[in-house]
Order: sequence, then structure tokens, then C-alpha cells
Amino acid sequence: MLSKLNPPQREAVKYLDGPLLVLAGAGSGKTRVITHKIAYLIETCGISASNIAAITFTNKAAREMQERVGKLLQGKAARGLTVTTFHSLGLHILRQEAKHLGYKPRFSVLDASDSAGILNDILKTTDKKEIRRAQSVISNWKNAMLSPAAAAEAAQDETERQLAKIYQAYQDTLRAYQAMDFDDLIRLPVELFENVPEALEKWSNKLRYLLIDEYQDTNTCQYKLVKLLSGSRGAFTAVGDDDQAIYAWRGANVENLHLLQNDFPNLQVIKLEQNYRSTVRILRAANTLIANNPKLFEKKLWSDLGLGDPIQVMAAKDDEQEAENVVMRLQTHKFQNRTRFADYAILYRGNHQARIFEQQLRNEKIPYLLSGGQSFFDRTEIKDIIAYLRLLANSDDDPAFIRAVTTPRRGIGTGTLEKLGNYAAERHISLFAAAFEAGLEHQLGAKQHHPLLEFCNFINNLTDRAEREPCAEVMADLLNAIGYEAWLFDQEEDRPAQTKWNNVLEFVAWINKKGEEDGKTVIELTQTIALINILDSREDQDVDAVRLSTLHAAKGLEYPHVFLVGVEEGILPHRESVDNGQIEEERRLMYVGITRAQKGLTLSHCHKRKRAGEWQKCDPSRFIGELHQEDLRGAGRGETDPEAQKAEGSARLAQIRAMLGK
DNA sequence: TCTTGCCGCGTTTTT
DNA sequence: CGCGGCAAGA
Repeated sequence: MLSKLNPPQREAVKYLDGPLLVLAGAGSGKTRVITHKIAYLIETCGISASNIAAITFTNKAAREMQERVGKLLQGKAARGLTVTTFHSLGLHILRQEAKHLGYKPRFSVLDASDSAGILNDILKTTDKKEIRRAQSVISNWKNAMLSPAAAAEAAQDETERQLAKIYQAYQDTLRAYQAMDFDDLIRLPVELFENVPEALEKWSNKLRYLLIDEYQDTNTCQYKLVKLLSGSRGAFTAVGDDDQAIYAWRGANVENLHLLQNDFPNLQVIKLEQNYRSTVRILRAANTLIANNPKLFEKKLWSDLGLGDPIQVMAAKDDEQEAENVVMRLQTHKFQNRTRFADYAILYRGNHQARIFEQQLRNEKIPYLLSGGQSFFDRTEIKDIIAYLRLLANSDDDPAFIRAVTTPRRGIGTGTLEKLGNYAAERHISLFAAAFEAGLEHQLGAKQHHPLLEFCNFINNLTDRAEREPCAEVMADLLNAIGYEAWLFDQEEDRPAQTKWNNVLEFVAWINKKGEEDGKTVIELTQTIALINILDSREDQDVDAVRLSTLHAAKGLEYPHVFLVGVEEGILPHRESVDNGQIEEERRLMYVGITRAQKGLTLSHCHKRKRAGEWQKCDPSRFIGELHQEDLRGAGRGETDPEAQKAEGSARLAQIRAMLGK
């Protein structure tokens, strides 16, 4: 098993004398180290799989890792192994320990838009900017383990004091709803472990060896969680690359790499510097670029995969032409090299950039897969259904109640809800509980009260059934009873309604399948839904389609040919980041993009693009100028003008098509 | 109480 | 240009 590893990789796998930090450059086989180490721990060291936890940042990465370990061990002995994200691990712990924190085990998990809604109520404003600001300030406080009281105390000025108050109100509301947000999933386990020694004892005994992937992206909370769990034993391997730290805005702290050295003086550091992914030219571009950033740890990546092709730079006159050119070039390249569509990825800074490429790919009848972007569970139709499930699991979940009771419309409007809300608020009970109180009937009158009571009885009945009966039956009855399909087609044009209904059906099929496989009720499944992205679990890996992805979502992945698009000032680096002096993080983002490529890399930019209906002038990114100019070909070095490039491109494509008889 | 149409506004990145 | 929020009619 160890024979497939190079010397530092092998050393990293075998080192078990204490805490270990593996500084693994892009493409240097860090996942390989983690998976082999898990196998090594189980097979050679006789550690039970159920005592090992590997922590990744995305569900997708977790799933892939699970699969790879499974293959390595040929299925046996991998049973009971924990491979999760920080958030899923936190959720898992909290479901079992909720009572210590004053939560019921069936608490709800809110996503970003739910918590925006709560802030909306607290701030009594609809100003999105303001809500977002409050959201990010609160999130930062949480990630720094600051309580509302501590935040108030540390407040420097009136605005901060105000925000601390809002934070307090926000937390109170969450508690009233028996709900947690994403940050709580990590913050609360830390709080639990700091205050309840038995709980810490239990979990650190269970998770005896930790492996943490993408360590450079951990925030303070996550770091504390690792430290608490591994305790004085320091039984962990952290794998990271400071050059790929791209989540500072989420509270990630590259300094954690240093902290590790302070907190664990016996920390062993191993560097992986051989890259097995990219050609020399691609790697040289990456190295040259990142050399402009200050270094935390010195390392030099190298490759023996040959010099490779020059890096193409494309310029287009506008964003539409950029998409045309990129897609054209992609097709040409595919015809000439007999590659698969799945060998190509188009990477960009922001989700909105995907649209124009989607259009172009559809025009050309090229299959594509969109990763990242809006999660399946964020779609209104899915959130509508999930609101019902959340309410079944947790009747204190007022936001779920409001959404469910009003979708589809059933004669309950703002008037009724306002009275119900006041009644519930006075008595400090949930909306659902208030609906059953006798006192409410007098305030509402039969006309308003009747449909409300009918709804709540329906939910009560369904909850009873959901606790025992199989998912499929409960889901079928739910959809039937609320008449969702008819309502969708009533609301919208046929086409969008059909798409939405198909999504609902896919969601239900997914739930039913999971329920049957794991023998779980729909209530149990609802407990984990907030963190799962159904798109990750859809079996897409083998589909022959071009991949479209944000740079963030592409981290950890690799593609033979990469088109990095919109490489312009204002986009990459993003203007906000430039204004906030976060150019280094943008450079790392570009670095991540470049190092996704195995054989081919194309950088594309355009001179003007349509933004919010207005034309905006664009300059090529400074990052292009920071590369080794000898490794570049094409525009940007002043050799080709966009029009000529386009004409040449389409002529060549036409020629190839004719040749192939298309 | 619910639906329709109109207006105004805004685009980082994700668990 | 496309979405979401709000104000007026059924």
C-alpha cells in the first residue's frame, strides 16, 4: 500500500508520534496522503475505523474521500469511519447533546436566507445591504467565539453597540425557534466541550484520531474544536496549503497554521512539493504569480510532467464574444484532440458569470454541468416543501410555520397571521402552539380561525404518521393534501411550472430513496437536510459534459483543460477586494484556478461587458501581467486583435466540421 | 385575502 | 437584463 507513495508522502502516512502538519502544494497528492493514512491506521495499526474522523470542507470532498478509502480497503473495515465536514460533524454532535445546551434534539437548522429573514424582522428594514452587513458582523463574532454580551462589552462605538444588541435579539429569536444557524453548528459544540467535561470526554474518546483537510481554511471555532477533541494527545494530521487560502471572508484564518506550531511545540511539519497534476508551464505560471504574495512557509512546487503547451490568452470585444470564443475554442480543441467534454472546465469568479456561458453552450448543443451556484435546496419550490418537513420535526420553527401555512395559499393572510403572532408573542409560545389556544378563537373569529385550525390539525396528524410510517407514504400524502402541483401550474406558465414540479419530484424521490436505504423516517432525514446538497450526491461524475464552476467551488478538483474566464480588473481581482486591500486573497484565488489545470490553460478577458444593462469598460487583470510572459500566447501580448481571432477561430471550426461531415 | 403588474434596484466567494 | 418588493384591483 505504501509503495505507491513518494518518500515525504510515506513519511506523512507513517508519522504517528504526535501532531502532524502536512504542507501540501496544489496537486501534490494530499488527498492521497489522507486516504492512505486512514487505511494505514486501520490495517497496519489496528485502529478501529469508528475511532477515526476525517474532516473536509465540502460534502463533495467528503463523499469522494469515503469512496477512495473504500476502494483502498476493498470495502472491508471501512465501516464506522467518519468522513464529514466540520458542519456535519457539529450537527451530529449537537443532535445527541442538545439537552446540555437547552435545545431539543429536533432543533431546526437555518440557512443564510432564513437568518436574513430573522434579521429582517429585527432590523425592521428591507435594505439588503444593511442585512448583509449585520449578517456578516454577527457571523464574524460567532466565528471568533464572542457571545452577544462579550460583543457589547467590546463595542467601540455606537454602531457596534447597536449591532451587538441586534446580535442578542437574533440569538434570542433563534433559541425561541429552537433553531441554529450554520455558525452555531461549530460554535455550540465548542461551547459544549468547554463547559461539559463529560461530553468532551465522550467525544474525544470516540474520535481518537483526526485528519483535517484544507486546514488553511479553518476559522477560530473550527480550530478550537480540533484542539478540544484531540486534547493533550495531539492525535491529528492537518493537511493544508497557505497559498490556497481563499475563505478569509468566512472567518478562515491562515494564521491557524502558525498557531498550530505555538500550541503544539512538538508539531512535526512535512512538505509535499512534487506536483503530479500539471505541466511545467502551468506550474511555472502558478509559482510566478504566487511569488508576489508574502510567504508564510517556504515551498517550491515542481513537476516532471514535461514543459507542456503555452498558456493561451484570449481577448474578446465584449462578454458575449468572450463566451462565443471560449466555446468555439473548446469545440475546436475537442475535435482536434478527440477528448471528451468532461475534460474541460470553465471557471469564473462569480456565479452570475455562468449564465452567458450556459447560453452559448446550449446554442452549440454542448452538454454541461453547473456546480456551485444555487444549491438545489435553495430553490423556492424545494424550500416550500422543506418548510413542511421542518415544521413536522420542530413545531417551534416559526419561519417554517409561516412559509408552510401560506404556501400554497389557503385563506390565511396577513391579518390572521398578525393576530396569531401577537397572541404567541405575548405568551412566549410558538405560532403553532398558539393556534390551539382557546383564547385565540375570540380574537380571530370563526372565519379566520377555522382554516388555521384545520391546517394545524393536518400538521399534527402528519407528524404522528411521519414518526412511524415510511417516507414515501408520508411524502405522497403531504403533496396530495396541499395540492402543490396544481398550485404550481396555477401560478406560473407551463414550462417553468413543469421544471419546478420536476424538481419537487426529484427531491421527493431522493428523500424516499434515502429513507428506504437508511431505514429512516422523514423526520430523521429532515435533521440533516440543511447541510446536504442533493446536486453533490447526484451521480454526475461519469457524465460527459463540460464543467462550469466558480473558482471557490473548483478547489480540490482538477481538469485536463481549464478556461479561466473574466480575468479582468474588477472581477479577478474583484473590485470589492481591491478596495478592501485583499488583493492577496484574490491572487490565491487565481492561483487555485491555474493549478486546477493538468495540460491546457486558457485565460480569457474582454474589453467591455454588460452589467445591469449598462456597458462597462474592462481592463485585463494585473495577474496576467504578473505571469512569465514567455509562457503566454495570444492576445494580451498585443499580437492579435479580438476580431481577427474570432474570424480565424470560426473559420477553423467550420473547416473541422466540414471534415467531420457535420 | 389573493393575484397581477409595475417599478426600482443591483451583482463575490459558501457551509 | 432579471429579479424581488410593493401597490392597486378581483
